[in-house]
Amino acid sequence: MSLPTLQQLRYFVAIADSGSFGVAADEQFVSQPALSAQIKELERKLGVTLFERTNRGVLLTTHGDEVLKRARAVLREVVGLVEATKHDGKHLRGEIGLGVIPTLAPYVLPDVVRSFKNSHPDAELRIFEMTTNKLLDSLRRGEIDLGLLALPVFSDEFLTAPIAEDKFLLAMPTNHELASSKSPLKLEKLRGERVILLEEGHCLRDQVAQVCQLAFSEPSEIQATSMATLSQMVAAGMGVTLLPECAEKVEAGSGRGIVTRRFAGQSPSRTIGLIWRRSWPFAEMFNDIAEKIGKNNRFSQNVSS
Amino acid sequence: MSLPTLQQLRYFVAIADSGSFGVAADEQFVSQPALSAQIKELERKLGVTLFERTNRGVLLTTHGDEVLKRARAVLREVVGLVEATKHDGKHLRGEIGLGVIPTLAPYVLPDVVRSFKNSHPDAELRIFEMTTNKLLDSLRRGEIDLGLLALPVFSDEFLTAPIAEDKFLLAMPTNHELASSKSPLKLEKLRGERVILLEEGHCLRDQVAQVCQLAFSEPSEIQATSMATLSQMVAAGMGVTLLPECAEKVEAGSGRGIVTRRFAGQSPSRTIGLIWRRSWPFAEMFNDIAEKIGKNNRFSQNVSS
DNA sequence: GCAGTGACATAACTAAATCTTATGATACTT
DNA sequence: AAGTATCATAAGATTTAGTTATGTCACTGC
Repeated sequence: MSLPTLQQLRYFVAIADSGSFGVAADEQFVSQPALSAQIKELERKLGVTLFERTNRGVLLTTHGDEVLKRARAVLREVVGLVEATKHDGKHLRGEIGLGVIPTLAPYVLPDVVRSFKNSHPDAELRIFEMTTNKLLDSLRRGEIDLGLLALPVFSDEFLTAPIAEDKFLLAMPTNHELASSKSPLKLEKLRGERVILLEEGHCLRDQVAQVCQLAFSEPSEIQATSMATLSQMVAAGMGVTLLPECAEKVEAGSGRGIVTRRFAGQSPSRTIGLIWRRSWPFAEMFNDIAEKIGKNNRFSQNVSS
Repeated sequence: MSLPTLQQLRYFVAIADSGSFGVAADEQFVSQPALSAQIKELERKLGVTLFERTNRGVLLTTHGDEVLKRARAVLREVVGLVEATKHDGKHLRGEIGLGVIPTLAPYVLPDVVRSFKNSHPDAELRIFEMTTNKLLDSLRRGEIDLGLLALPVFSDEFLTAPIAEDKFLLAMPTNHELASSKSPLKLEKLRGERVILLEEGHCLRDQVAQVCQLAFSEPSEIQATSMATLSQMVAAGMGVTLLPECAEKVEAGSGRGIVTRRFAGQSPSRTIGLIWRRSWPFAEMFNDIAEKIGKNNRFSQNVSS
């Protein structure tokens, strides 16, 4: 009746961590007024002001500081409770939150879900699509339990297991000069090509940009907000791009106006993998999942971690 | 998104403690289906069955056992958080839940609230009326912070402070044979009188019953569900009762068909007092409150603890 | 053995809490 | 001094939680 809600504590911690209502709202997938209201309510219940609001964000008050410590403790306990019950040592059960990055979700999810349901029939997958940064935050907060993303991730809060190497292919419009041959392409041939990238925030953008730098190709001014738009831009002749192999069937299928060509030798690629909180007991369970997904997957290649 | 809510944990603990959805629903002031739904949701999220439902109530499963321990830990943390912020060492602030027993609430609340607001202007009182047992449960769970009831309470989870002695008066219809005189009455005169009691669950019932036993008066078959009904029954000539002095003005005011008479010598009485969780820091704060209320009260008498 | 009782589940509906969009206020920035 | 970023407020929509009424099932007691 008079206790704060867990959600209020979650919101409070998110705001305290980010120093901003707006950023926290984004992380929590709600609007900023929703946070304003909940924090106001929390402050009313406790009778203290938790944040000092400025026009550059917020600062914790002395009380806020104390409450933050305790709120973290509460949330830790709750995550612990959930972690202790959502598995039996070998299999997951109950509601399992899976976060997937947007450049992977549309292409590998069907296979992943099938494989997952197969080995964990008592679990109920709940899938969220978000960029790597948000995914790690959500994971940290216990809002999701598992992430599917591009490795490596440098943080000792988490453990990871590689699933597969996802090679990059050159994707170009049908009438492109490099489209005539099907043979493996030397990376240097990229030089001078205008490569369209995804917008900021996608890890794939950074990976592709890095390859481009190696090959002295110039990234295009234009940015795409999703892989789907990106491939349509390529088809429209606005430039070329590096397409992950897992997306090839969907984005460069016949009749889409796009031709792909593999790279010769050590092809550029990204490593797809699973990630979970280190605090989760029974890491083998996840290694198992990663292995099974790798085996069951049509885009599966040899893993070279 | 995927965490249980505090309410679900509260409900779960309440059911586990009472061994019954129905009883817990009562304690939590919600209907039984509300609990069924929330527990079902909690079980779904966790993927485990928490209770073994029988037709004589419920038993905890192995998982339930584990979750119970952790849920208690979570709730303890939350209560700790709230306790740490809802005062500044000298004064209360924020939302303060006050539980009051029904035989006290209508008569002393105005004075108590005024006195309380006076000494704790930053606190926002939220008042709940409930019988002693429920009050203690609510207090234990941190749903309220303070209780106003009849002492003594035997439990070392709590601390108490007496406020005032509330003498019992004999209340009878105007035409009763004992109504002719106003002088103090010997307790023995009660012998043979038919005394109407409140229904089960009110501590006042037990206190009055005990006095009756001493005086060899016979409790009536009839039970009243509240003091208001009780005094109307008395006025209607269905019997007499022992009325707490604090209720005299309201229930036996002029024109209500009821006459009261004090008892001679050591009058039977109840001790009105405050109660709070022992874990609350700064007990002096509450002793202060008790003292101030005692002083400010029109029903105030000497306290004899 | 069969109505009666007590306990939890289910269903349909209602009430309340929460969130969203749109807009306002305020203090820096340029 | 206009522009921008940040949080607050308001009105309306949505979602969640709760209520009452009823169902199911296993014991209880004649």
